[in-house]
Amino acid sequence: MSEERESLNFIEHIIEEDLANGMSRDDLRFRFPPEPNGYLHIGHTKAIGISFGLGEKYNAPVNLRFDDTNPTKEEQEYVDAIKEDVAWLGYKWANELYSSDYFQQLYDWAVQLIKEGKAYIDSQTSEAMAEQKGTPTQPGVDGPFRNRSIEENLDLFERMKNGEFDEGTHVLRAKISMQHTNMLMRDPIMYRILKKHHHRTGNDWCIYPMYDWTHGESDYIESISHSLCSLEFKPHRELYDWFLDQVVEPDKIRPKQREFARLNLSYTIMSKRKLLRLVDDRIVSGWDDPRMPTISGLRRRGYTPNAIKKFIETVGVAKRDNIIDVALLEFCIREDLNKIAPRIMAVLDPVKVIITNYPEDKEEWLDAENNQEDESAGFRKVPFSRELYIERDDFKEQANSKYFRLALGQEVRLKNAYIIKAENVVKDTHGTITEIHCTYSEYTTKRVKGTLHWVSIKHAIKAEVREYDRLFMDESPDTHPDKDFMELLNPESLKIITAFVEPSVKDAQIGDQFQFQRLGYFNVDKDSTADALVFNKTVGLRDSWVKEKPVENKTEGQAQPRNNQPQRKAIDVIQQLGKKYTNLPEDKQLKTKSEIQELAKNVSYDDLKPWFNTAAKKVGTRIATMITLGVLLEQGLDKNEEINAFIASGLEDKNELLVAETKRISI
RNA sequence: UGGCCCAUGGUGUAACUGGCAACACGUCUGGUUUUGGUCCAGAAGAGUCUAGGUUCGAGCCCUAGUGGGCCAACCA
Repeated sequence: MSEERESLNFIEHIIEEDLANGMSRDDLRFRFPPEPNGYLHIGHTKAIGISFGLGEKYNAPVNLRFDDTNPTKEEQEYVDAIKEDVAWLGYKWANELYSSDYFQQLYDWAVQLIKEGKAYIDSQTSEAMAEQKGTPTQPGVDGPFRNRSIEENLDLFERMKNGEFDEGTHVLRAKISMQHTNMLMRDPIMYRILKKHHHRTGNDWCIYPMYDWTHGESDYIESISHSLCSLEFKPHRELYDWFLDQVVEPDKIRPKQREFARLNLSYTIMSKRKLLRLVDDRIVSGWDDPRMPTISGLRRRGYTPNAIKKFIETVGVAKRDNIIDVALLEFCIREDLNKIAPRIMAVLDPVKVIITNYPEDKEEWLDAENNQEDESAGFRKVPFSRELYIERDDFKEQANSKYFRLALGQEVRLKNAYIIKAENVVKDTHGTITEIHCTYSEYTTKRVKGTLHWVSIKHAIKAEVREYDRLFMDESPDTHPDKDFMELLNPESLKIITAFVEPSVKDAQIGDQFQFQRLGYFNVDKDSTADALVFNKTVGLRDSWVKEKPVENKTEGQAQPRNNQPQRKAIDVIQQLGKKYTNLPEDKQLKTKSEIQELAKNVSYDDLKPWFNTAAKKVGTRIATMITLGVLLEQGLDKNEEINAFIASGLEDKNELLVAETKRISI
């Protein structure tokens, strides 16, 4: 037995410690407690993965508990969607439970607290109460109802319950301390009057318990051993424990709340409220729009449970704020799909190829391997004929030696078929190529540099393809305090294309997944019908082929730097510095790579000096310099020695960068 | 003039009771390949926010600072 020590996250360390201190494995119990007020997103998947993952690891039960204490926001629709999503991910909950199941018990305990003088009815307006509450830096003051008699409290509470009072007239508060350094401990509200229909308890209750009063007690009722939640609940822990102290019996499991950092994904948002706004404002087609970070959106987009689980596993669990690169998510889905998705050929942006030495009425059905990663996947037949489509991108009249695709006078292989050579082209009046005339040869073992995908025009099926890009142009759209996330939307996040696909997919079913060879992974959308296929692009193939930049009117042959690593690195440094050293209002900061890149596009080299002067006045020399540098680097002008020196010094010592920058750079 | 939490390559996480800072993504090279994919081989990139302290030895412990986050809903 090899004693390979597996690396544990901090929660697992806590559990191991508890176990070592005498807790029985049988006492381990977890829960996932969503509020049914929206759809689950990739961020919830982390919470789900942690609790259910622990359940699997320790063979312990995990409850699915709907935290449904606020009937104004919660709906059955969401309960159903959440159950579907958790089940789809492949997790099995031990019990389906609801906080509302515990309303009576919670009420009884509240009465007990009143009797013990630990809770009282406050009959002020919420404004008055807020005023007495103080601020994080100032203690609160006691309100006028704080010392009501127990009898009066009991009477009022019962009448609240019986519906004798209007909403907002009374609340039940725990009597802790208005001077507590933790604001949550300043006599927190336990119950409010809400005359709303509840999706499960109907009109049984006129008062509803608050989160803090409900959550810990629900954990206690369910004998949850470890109650895991995200970091923003850390300040609640003290109150969680206080409420528990009031009811806990020594022989029962006392739940522990522990907090982990929630997941943030770059270029998207992770707040139910904001996601709801995208839905309500019709920015997206619904909660399951394939651009949404919701589980249902990812599912529709073609993400698999395995890929999502792998992602969550890879991301890890810790307590520091994070923004995870969406590239990691994409890696996970590619890795999974590469193994399981059958390959087919589809052309998204067609240009016609005519094989001039291929007989006009001939057609052949050639063998094509379905998946070279999976031998059991077998072969299919694809039709070949005289007239084909290839990608417009795959042909160039003239090409340099780095271009592996079709060019005049050059040969490429057609995947699963023959080698062709481009002889000449036909153009329309605008100079756009309409036909490429080629000759073919059957000598298929010949070595050629490139292989293209294609479809036979007369056999191809038309299909709608929906290509998605990130929803936001900003890496972290919902962290700007003075900028609305809606301003950062990517206007081109959806592109609808008419594509031509090989006929073997004509009977594809909703949800079927394919690799369109050389393009990416696609699945059949639910909008598909028998005679009109609709595909979603799940993710593109990894593409190390760097497309040449459109030729600028610079000196011909000024090669792009072979290695752009230093540039990227420097841009990252600049980015960091921008964040770190800027005290400017948010809207004057230009600190993200995408912003710098955007600028790089719009500012020409010659414009830089005047631009710099203006920018320096506006945002300060330091920032302007950093941006200018970023622009220069982005444009690939690494020949500039000063910049190189600057980069070198910056890389050596990030802290010296600021000092160095103003001295060295003169434009 | 508060309380609490956090700080390790570009990103995310490891590093046991102090003992050569590791893994994944990303980036770059090369090889194989009827996908510029996959796969294989390799490389660059941090000396752990700063300053002190304890120690033979500190990413880890202590103190102070700096930076970031959370906390003032009859939301969860």
